[in-house]
Amino acid sequence: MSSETSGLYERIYSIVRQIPYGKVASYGQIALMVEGSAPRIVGYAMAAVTPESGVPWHRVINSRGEISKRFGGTGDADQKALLESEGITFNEKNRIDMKKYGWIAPEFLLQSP
DNA sequence: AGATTGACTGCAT
DNA sequence: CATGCAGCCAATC
Repeated sequence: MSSETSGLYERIYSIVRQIPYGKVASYGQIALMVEGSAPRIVGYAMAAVTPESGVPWHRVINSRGEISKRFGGTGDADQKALLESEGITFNEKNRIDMKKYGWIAPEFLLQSP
């Protein structure tokens, strides 16, 4: 990673940090809040995130309300455990009820270029 | 500089 | 509701 980012990652992390406890947001939702980004970029930013950044990446899931599986990783299991520890429940299909836990971002959080 | 990939999404089948 | 295809943009090879 370059010595200095274009700020895109920081913006994404900033949004993810706004997700309150017990709520979840989708990659596309975040991508819509960050101008100049795309669902792929959000996913890439989450892959590059580190525990030290203090970003609750486990609260970021795909539009289906399910945890995305990554390359040969077992992180998906940890993510599920973290979400359950926050009071979020999964249904039989291992999916989250977005109607109940879906995070609605306030307007003032939206970026206006 | 061009091609490939990736923790995705939405619509069509 | 599951599967397939196209669109999306940055990072990596």
